[in-house]
Amino acid sequence: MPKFLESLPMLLSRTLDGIMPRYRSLFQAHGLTDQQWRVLRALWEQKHLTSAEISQMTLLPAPSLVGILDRLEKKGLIGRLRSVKDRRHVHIIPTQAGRDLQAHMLPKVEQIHDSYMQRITPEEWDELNRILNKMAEPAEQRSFA
Amino acid sequence: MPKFLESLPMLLSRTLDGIMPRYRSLFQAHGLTDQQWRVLRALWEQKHLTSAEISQMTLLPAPSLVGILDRLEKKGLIGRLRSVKDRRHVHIIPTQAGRDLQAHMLPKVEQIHDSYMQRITPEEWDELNRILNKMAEPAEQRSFA
DNA sequence: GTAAAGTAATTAATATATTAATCATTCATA
DNA sequence: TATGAATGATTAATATATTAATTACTTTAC
Repeated sequence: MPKFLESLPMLLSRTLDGIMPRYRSLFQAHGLTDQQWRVLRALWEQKHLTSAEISQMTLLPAPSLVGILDRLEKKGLIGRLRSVKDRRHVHIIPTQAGRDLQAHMLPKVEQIHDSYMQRITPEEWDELNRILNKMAEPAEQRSFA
Repeated sequence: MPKFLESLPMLLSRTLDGIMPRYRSLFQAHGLTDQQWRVLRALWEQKHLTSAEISQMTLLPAPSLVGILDRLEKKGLIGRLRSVKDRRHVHIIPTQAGRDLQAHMLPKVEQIHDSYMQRITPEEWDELNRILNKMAEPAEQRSFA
């Protein structure tokens, strides 16, 4: 077992590869990709978000988002609305069909998530978050113990 | 802060997004993508690996690997060798240039990795591995406590 | 008020991911 | 030993990632 497989990037990639298929088969059953679901999910509690806000929340790069939004729009799940106050901004709004799909899928997505949470204790979940956040933290902002 | 951002997939994606840029700027300085480096890295201790073996080690999907290997070959960093014993297999072999690049880059890659390891204790690293491996474990093979 | 600097979304070009299908080769078995 | 199942690499079609450039619009400084 070479050290390569034990590196931080490989550990994280392996974990993602391990958990995503269960989510993905649900998404596929509703004709969505991972990324398309992420956008719908981000719009869950919101009336509207700008493209930039969605990009920041979902971690989807802005150029990718253009196509993702195109396809969600074509499916009738979202609408684009050019802002009147600042015509550079585009507000993304879920349609009724989009909201219906969210409402239908969210419980199932949470069910999958819960099934993963049951594999560990709440304390382990906190630990996981604490450790990974230390890793992702930008170097400059890190405290020097 | 919506719950969405606190989900397991988003936690992992956020962490990867946080750590990869430092690696990536090194890769870019040598004209490589993340995936191309992964392949070279996998070949580090090996004389040769088949395409399928590389796919399994690196988690790179076999169809993607075809193009990645094409480009590494074009750069003169690897060679393809059809197996004589079983002509379905293709052995991937690093060229001398490939080995030189590996030797040059590996210390720098390890340096970045070490800098991340210094953010946590060895015990936290073990914890992280233990917890994430429980997540990635296939459902069938899981023990029932 | 206008030119320069800045910003949000998009386009362009190339690389990779995902799923299904194909192609060549090998294996298994009647 | 011919034939169908299995296997490894590849191709095909579509979706996304990455970086740089562009476009439309706003703001700032003069």
